Amino acid sequence: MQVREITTCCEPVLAGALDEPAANELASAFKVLADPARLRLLSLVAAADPGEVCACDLVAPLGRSQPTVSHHLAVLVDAGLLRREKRGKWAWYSIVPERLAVLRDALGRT
Amino acid sequence: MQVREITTCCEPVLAGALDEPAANELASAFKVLADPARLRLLSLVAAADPGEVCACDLVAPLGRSQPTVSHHLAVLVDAGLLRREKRGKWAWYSIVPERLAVLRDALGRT
DNA sequence: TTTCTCCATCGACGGTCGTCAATGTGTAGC
DNA sequence: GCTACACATTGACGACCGTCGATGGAGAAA
Repeated sequence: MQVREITTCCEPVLAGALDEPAANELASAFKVLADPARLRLLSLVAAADPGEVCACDLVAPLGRSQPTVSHHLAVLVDAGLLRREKRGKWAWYSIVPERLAVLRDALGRT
Repeated sequence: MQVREITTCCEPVLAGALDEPAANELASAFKVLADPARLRLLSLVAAADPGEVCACDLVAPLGRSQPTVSHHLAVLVDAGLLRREKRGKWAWYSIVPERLAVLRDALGRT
């Protein structure tokens, strides 16, 4: 997977017919959201007190193994939805709200 | 799959931690959008002249076999994103914009 | 250096999904 | 009746993905 430029991604679904490349890109973006574990991770990070969470505080609430949580966090970071900052031996994650906004706009303006 | 009630579905991702049932439901909804063929079908129906399209006009633009197109249309109808009306031997599809709006709101209000 | 902790990566397994050819169902017209 | 057409359904194959245990690597403290 590649980290994509936020500004270039994702024409609205309802405005004109999507060509194949645009559809592939949008589908890849939604695929990241099409998993319960990743959605819960997103909401956990978003609900964090100072806007960031240590990965060590995400394994237990998710009820999955540590490698699985690490895998999903990597997918979210790669998709541009989360930002990772390593401090010492801990990894801290924070939300990238602009990226979610792009996907929201792709579902129509209204 | 089940057709779900539009009004009940999908709390915002960014507002508080999602519990497992809510995350499963939201993920199922996004999974429908996580496919290029379905996104292109959505955009083709949305861009239709009188607001509806005959299925016979969707096979060629998609470049997939007729059973595959029929399958994806069924998934979209089942998810509540499209409405199907059968007239004679033709099936006409139209957009259900409220359903897309629900998913958009799940990504945050702004 | 050694040990412990936190996290990422690897390899493998099982399930899910997109795709197609073949077939089934239903309608229209002859 | 029969034929032709539009669409749905079935069954099967291949690929992708979520999950785990095991392992690796980097940092902190002794």
